[in-house]
Amino acid sequence: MDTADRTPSVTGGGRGRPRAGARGQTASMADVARLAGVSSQTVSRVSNGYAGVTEETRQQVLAAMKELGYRPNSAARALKRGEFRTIGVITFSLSTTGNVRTLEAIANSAAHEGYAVTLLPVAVPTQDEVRGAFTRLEELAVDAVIVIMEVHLLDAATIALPPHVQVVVVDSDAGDRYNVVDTDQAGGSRAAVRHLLGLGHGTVWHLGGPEGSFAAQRRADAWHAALVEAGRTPPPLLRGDWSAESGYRTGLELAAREDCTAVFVANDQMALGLLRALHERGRRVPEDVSVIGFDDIPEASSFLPPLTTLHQDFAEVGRLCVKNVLRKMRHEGAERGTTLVPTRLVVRESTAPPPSQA
Amino acid sequence: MDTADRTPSVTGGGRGRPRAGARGQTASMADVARLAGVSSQTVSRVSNGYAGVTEETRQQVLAAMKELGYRPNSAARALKRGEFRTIGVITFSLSTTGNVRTLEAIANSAAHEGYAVTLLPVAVPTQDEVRGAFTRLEELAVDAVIVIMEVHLLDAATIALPPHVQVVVVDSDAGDRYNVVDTDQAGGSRAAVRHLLGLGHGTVWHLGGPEGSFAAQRRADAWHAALVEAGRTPPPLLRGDWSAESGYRTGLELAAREDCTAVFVANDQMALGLLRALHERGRRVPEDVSVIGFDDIPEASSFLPPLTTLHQDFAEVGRLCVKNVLRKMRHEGAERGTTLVPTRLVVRESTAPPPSQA
DNA sequence: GAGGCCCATGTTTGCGTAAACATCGCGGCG
DNA sequence: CGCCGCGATGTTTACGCAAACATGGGCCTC
Repeated sequence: MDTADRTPSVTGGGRGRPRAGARGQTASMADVARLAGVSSQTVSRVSNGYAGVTEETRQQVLAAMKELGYRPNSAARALKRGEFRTIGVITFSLSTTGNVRTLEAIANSAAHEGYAVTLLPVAVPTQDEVRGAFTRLEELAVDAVIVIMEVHLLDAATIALPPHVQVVVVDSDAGDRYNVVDTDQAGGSRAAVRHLLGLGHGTVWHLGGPEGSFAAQRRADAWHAALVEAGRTPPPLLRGDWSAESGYRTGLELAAREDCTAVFVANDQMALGLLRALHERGRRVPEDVSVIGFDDIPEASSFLPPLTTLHQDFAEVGRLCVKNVLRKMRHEGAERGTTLVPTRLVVRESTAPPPSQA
Repeated sequence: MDTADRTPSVTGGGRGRPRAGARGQTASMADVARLAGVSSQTVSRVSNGYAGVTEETRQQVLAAMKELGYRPNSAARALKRGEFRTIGVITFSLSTTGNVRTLEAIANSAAHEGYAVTLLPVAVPTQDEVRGAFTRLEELAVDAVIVIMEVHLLDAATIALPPHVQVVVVDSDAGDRYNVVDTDQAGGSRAAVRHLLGLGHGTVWHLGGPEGSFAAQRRADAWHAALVEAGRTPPPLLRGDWSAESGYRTGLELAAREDCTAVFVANDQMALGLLRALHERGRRVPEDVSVIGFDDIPEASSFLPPLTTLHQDFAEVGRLCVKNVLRKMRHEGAERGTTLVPTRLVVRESTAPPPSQA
């Protein structure tokens, strides 16, 4: 009778509850409970799939939920449980294939694990901007963060991160301080150089990425090492900014050098530009010059000629990021260290033996 | 005295508060309030920048916040305020340039407005998948949703959406039921056709996108209409799936037709494949065949030859999406209707007058 | 047949915040 | 000189959910 007495005045529909912030009414557990004739705790149990609820009761509750269009309120749930089931992804621009593909893989993996992904774009990759993003992130509802970005930009910002937010990094060499997941840049570059040397080229030129990029650095280093290891003389390192345009500019220079018969380009976009430059200058690919890229973007097979390149398994990178960050959250180890995802050489039509100089 | 009595046992530091869900301690308002010697409400006022707090008190509170590393708990805040300050973006794959660029613009605009963006990837564009995404979304902490996707896939799912969640759609013709923001597909296509006719071509072929796509449909319709309007006979419509590979396949067919001197391709990727096919078959671009694309992806200027195409202003589309959805949330109108963002013709080297057939 | 035990369910409580309301003290004005 | 008003601050309460604890009834065991 206590219940009967309280029902109408405290929680009853008659009151026309105020509902401060939100516009649209949303049924709460209490509403469902009342309709189903059970306690709100029982509704909670059904909602969370706990055992110990009679099938009959469960059906009643489910029916009531359906009738009222009940949706659990995630804010309340997060408040109570102390976790948001959300992963933040902080990245500098979505203009590079790699970042996008990785992000997509992360989002898919996270969804699969029941986590949502909140995106934090950083317009300009300066420390200030990154710090700004992290500041926003702190106030945000995330349990963990994945950083797709060279980590040195993040160092100053890290201080501000709440201590319990776990971080996993892509594209960095900070394996000693963070948990890093990355493509095996070095292995891929070695494979590229060996492929070209194996075709008979005397040496291999390299068009690398921009200075700040860890991936670019790593690819350039491995290229250099592979040549030295094979007893060849590495030509001077050329640099682009990942864009097709920069590949074109470099290609114009390179086309003028008769002694250049093989180029390893640090990504497919630049390779595209390079192909255009070579074509314009009358240097045939692969007859006069062999070109190999990195990434294996979907368009690579439609380049002129179809591009030999190193396939990156972005999906795997994303998957591992999520896996690692969740493991860290659950304190199952893997606090630091680097996980490498292997690449795969895809041979198409842009590489061939060098022109016979006999 | 009641207060004095309760303080040590209820909120005092001595107890070592349990902190159920979360790992890392986070200072709460109460902690800050105690340290600063004020009430938690005053902390709230400082935290939210309300007037009516003495500068002196404010400084004390700020100092206490800093010392404790206080971060407002967004779950509690969301629960109290009834809003999450988060926008959900649901999209089918991030593999097309347009989607990615739009997403990026949305994220930037949202960040600018103080909103976070939660990503909801849909692996396969089936109704079931979309409905699944929406179900996840419902339980998610979002105030509004932007759908980057043909809307008919979403129809069945909409029912499940909580009524107060606003929706804005990209790439759809559902302007009568939703608020739609989109590139002016028709205007762009007309510009493409007119550009080619203006160069002297008798008619223009069209390689369109896949059946399900509204953008593809719209571009094809406008292409057809522009030709009819100019008194030309439209050739049969060809279809690809947006991929360079499909452009290549179509290109092989088209290369065999002597009467084809101009092709309007519905996106740049397919144009890339088409260029390769024409090249392989010895049809020169633009001397023998003119090709015009759509999108103006960054690589388009590095195609062989650099591609004439229609520039889409994705940044503007994203900005408008956010603007509209926020306006809807604030009930400032704009419930329905379509907003079109104009395109811009970028003339490069893939278009020229037709070969003289005299 | 009585005691205990366990299963299904109900009740209480508090997560951190902020709106609403309460209080308190001080200055100005009649 | 007393009262009013207002500005600064404190107190209470509820947001929706779920852990912890409470209850109560049926069944098993000896």
